[in-house]
Amino acid sequence: MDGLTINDAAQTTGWSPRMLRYIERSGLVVPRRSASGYRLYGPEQLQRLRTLRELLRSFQIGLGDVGFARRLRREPRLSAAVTGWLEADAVRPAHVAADDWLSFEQDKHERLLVAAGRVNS
Amino acid sequence: MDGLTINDAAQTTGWSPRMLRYIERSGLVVPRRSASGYRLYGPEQLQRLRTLRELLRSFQIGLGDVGFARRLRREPRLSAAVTGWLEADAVRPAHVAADDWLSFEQDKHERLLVAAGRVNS
DNA sequence: GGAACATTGACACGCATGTGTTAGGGTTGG
DNA sequence: CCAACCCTAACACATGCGTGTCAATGTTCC
Repeated sequence: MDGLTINDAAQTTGWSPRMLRYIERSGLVVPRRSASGYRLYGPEQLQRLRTLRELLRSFQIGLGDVGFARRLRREPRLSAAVTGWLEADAVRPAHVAADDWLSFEQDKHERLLVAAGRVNS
Repeated sequence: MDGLTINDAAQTTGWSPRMLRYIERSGLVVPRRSASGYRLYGPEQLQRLRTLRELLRSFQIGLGDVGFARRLRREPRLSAAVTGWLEADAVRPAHVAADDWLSFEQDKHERLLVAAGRVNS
């Protein structure tokens, strides 16, 4: 009963029907289905779609970026590995001698990848 | 003096010289330059390049993803906006009545976007 | 000074993303 | 029952990413 069908949802959110299906396939906004398989968008989802539009526009990012951000929140090991890699940019700790820097870095990276539990060869 | 030139760096890191230039342009690993403009890769950078390779491979992500993760750490407003959007997926707080859920969500989104300080129309 | 390397810039190609459109076939509602 | 909607699948096209390669030119070093 309640829930807009795809064309109406498109109308009120500014997306095209085509894009609503695409966004659904990307997993970002997945509407429920009617008995006969029609997509039904509830009010929260309409709001989410509008906000998503604004998000992408105002930060010039893509759906893939939002998807990746979601992966980061859901996969702590991914998050830890990426964060660790990025932090290797940080300033060298004062208590680490210059000659030890490399092995320090190497160890840190190894710890991170091990912590990330890579199963691959 | 110390620092490998691009071909040697490529050799020991598993990247191609082409990709090292590409990675530099993406801002992820930027070597210093010799007086005459040659790229010089230091030990930390070589290590970072190896680790980057491992990172991309073991999590099936791309350079763009790592770049986006970096943006997330550097742009708190982006981070807040994305996080906020993703959290709208979370379970509805028990103290918020169902009828208020939409306006709650809407307010939250507005607060987040305002906090994100979008200058755009 | 010449072989072996570096630089930037460009052409190119395959694959993924974002988006429209069309085709063939169900569903709904007056 | 028929117009107006929905569904999936597919063709199509622009753009961007990852990557190789080639051209024109400068640098290093024996």
